[in-house]
Amino acid sequence: MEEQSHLMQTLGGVTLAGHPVALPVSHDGTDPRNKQDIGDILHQIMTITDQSLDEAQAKKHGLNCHRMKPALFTVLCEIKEKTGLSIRGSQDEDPPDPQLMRLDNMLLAEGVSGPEKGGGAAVVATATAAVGVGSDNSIEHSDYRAKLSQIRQIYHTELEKYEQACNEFTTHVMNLLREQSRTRPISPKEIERMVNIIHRKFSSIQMQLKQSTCEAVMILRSRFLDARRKRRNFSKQATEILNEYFYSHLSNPYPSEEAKEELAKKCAITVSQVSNWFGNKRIRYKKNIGKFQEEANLYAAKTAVTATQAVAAAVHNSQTNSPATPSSGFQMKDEDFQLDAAEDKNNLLNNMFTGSSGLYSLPGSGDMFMSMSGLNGSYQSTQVPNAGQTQGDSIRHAIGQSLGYSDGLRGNPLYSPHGLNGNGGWHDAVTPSSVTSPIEGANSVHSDTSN
DNA sequence: GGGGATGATTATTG
DNA sequence: CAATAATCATCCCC
Repeated sequence: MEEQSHLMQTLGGVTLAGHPVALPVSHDGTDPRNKQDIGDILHQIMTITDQSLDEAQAKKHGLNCHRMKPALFTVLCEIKEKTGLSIRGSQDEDPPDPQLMRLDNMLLAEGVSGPEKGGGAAVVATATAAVGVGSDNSIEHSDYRAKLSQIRQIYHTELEKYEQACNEFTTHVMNLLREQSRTRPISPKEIERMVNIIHRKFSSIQMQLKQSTCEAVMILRSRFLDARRKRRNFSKQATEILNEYFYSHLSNPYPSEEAKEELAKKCAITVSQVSNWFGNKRIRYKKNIGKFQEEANLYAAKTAVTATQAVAAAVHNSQTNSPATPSSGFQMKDEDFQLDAAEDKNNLLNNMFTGSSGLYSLPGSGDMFMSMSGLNGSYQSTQVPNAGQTQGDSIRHAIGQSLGYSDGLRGNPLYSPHGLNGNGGWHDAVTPSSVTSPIEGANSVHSDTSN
């Protein structure tokens, strides 16, 4: 007991921070050999953490068996107890990091973290909603999906790796500490604290992972989804098709949903792009009709030609190969048809630009035009694989319905903006849907073109 | 590079 | 909700 208190005294002046312990030479008559012993063992205890594992392992046994060890150990425990306060001070419960929370939320929202399938689907859904189209650009979406799932996979793999490493390391450290606690005073609380430190370190690494994952997702998003912001002009053919429809429906340039879908398909753009286009076109046309007059004339001519072609072809078909299948008569290969068309085109263009009115009581059928546009050779249909069938169907459809569209042209020299009312609006014109179902007499096709 | 053309977005309206 | 009007952002030609 006396020895212990003496030790306490001695140790009291010795830092526990692992400095080599320089025991003061005693002058009070205690056995110097004893002191040497204590100095040795103390030194060993204090430096045990500085040694390599093997080294420590080797010395541990000897240390544990040392006759002074239990006494020293108790002393160290007591000292430790006293310094415990300072440790407790730093033992604060860390509040949830707002940055981390933000990252977590974002990853969850992007479908990177969270449930496997549900997450992915959610992303696609939001992406779809953001673009504002249905399955139109499914190619882009699948690409986006693939890339996202790649990111997701990397993220999860890395996260798992980190977690595993963290657990392994924690277990290792805990074992080590427990083991060492036999040699040097380590309280369970300290172990816990150490575990916390380790977890914090690892979670900061995880945060880096989350951050870089977020960045990757952001880049991906900007590349794929926000690519829509990047304006790219439609192809010439698409613009042509849209313009042709527009000018052939100038009296009421409001394509129905079906018409939009068809136009979208023909132009290889989305329905909303068609809507945008018509929205822009209407407003810009209305704003500056003069500027568009030339364009209008051009498309009027085209439309007239194609309409005439349709009629000519129809007539031709009925005369020459009436018993044949209806569509076969409209094939581009038909040379007679092509000749007829060329002739009509010349006549039409001549008459048109000499301003002879009355000529344009032609059926300016939009649908007919659209059908024929795929036939007149200017569009070597690149995007309609089953053009043959489509054409045949459309033509039958067009011929059956052509009359209904003639209102936009009748009695007007070229395409004047007669469809606009006094207020500059189109809305007084025939409603779009009513235009598509007007059966007033099929023979008018012939009578109209007979001029 | 400037400026018009053009596709997309946004606010507003009915 | 679709259409309009204004505006933005980019393309593209000179």
